[in-house]
Amino acid sequence: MLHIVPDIDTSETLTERQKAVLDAALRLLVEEGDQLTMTAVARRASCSKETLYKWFGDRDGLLTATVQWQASKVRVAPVDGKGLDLASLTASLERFASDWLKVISSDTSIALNRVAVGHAGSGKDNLGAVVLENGRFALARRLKPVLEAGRQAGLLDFADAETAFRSFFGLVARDVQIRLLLGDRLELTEATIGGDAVRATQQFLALFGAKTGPQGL
Amino acid sequence: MLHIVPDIDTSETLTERQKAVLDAALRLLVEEGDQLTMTAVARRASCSKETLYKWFGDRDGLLTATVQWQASKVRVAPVDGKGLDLASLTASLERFASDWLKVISSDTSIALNRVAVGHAGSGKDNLGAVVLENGRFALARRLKPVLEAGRQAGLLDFADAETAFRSFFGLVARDVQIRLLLGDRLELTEATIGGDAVRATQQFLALFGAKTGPQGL
DNA sequence: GCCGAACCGTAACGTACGGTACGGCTTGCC
DNA sequence: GGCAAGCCGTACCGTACGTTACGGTTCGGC
Repeated sequence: MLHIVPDIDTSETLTERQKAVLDAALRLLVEEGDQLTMTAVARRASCSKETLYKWFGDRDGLLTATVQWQASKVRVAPVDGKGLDLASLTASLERFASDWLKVISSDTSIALNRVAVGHAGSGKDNLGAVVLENGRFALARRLKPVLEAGRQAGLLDFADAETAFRSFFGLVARDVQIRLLLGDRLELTEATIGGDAVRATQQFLALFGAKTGPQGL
Repeated sequence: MLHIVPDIDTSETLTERQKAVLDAALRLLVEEGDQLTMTAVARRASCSKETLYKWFGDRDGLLTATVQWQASKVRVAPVDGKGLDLASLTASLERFASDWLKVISSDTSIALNRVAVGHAGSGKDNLGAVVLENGRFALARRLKPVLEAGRQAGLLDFADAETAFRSFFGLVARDVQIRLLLGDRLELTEATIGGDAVRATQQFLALFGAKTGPQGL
């Protein structure tokens, strides 16, 4: 189990120039995979290697900063659980599903997950933890209040929000992420994602929708 | 899309000595992650680097051979779809779910997927394709006949076996694989896996079980 | 205008590792 | 026994890359 909540405000302590350097590193990571070399980053960012080392310590520090920098950018506005009816709950779930599919199928996410997976093998740093915390666990934190609200409103029926969330996660992601990480060319168009989001939501509601009407009346 | 069926019979063309060398490489891969160096493999296997290069060409060749060697070992006996009733279908699905969870949570699978994911980034070889082909796609090939048989017997109701399979896959795996690959310490005991297999199977049947009795009577 | 800090560009250093070469040992064949 | 093939162990080579060092330039403060 890892439930570390890393510094959220890394974006605060970075100068504009540093952000620009990290953006360059990010682009390079997406383009070239893990062969990201310090020289390449320096050249791409038009900065000196000396500066990279001064700012980020070493290569792993740069990688970590890059991942956290990206993580700080993808934070999505949470959905409010007020005035919940079946239609709005459905819409929220579809929105979450759609957003999540877009995230995990993006070039950036794939590149970041690849490098994090690679580093998790040689447990030098906790890149994997950072990615997990800002990906799967962040999603759970945002979605669970919605699920709880759905239960309060008598629309959903489950014993444990975590378990319900994991089933939703599975129904949405299915084999998409592992296939993409392993290099499968999976074309996820806007339409495909929309359809999958609707399907996953319907399946989730079929499994966890309250059998009775609202409030068990 | 990748639907390459690589040589199945790699195990045939390998001498016992070569299998022993690949086993050594496999153990090293599990223990040390991707820093698997040629020198380390040679030392562990008590063979010379010259021999490694003669047999496997280069480092990527060794890696590919190792992955294929492992893949050739995990091939599981397919379930026959004869005399299918709800009980035996349920048992088959639970068996598939349990087997799959055991596979993806094994040290070997995690190590192999990590190196394959890493290599998929720098698309030099098709390790990712090999892993996918012997993992997720092999599972689909073995499970789909069962699903089709279930449909023929009037126990299941779905339009597309591929879609049904992917939902089953999602319900079984959920977030397990990505969490493990990213280094999350997820304790999957025998009991946990068994419970998850039952749960996933029940959920799948709830979604795809035929509403009417057998044969639509 | 002067000074120091920060930073750019580049050169240099050290090492790890993929790949190659070679001497010596075993083994099977004549 | 002689010989060739296959293989082990080790030394060696070349390169890529992380890391450090340094001269030159810009810029804010005085």
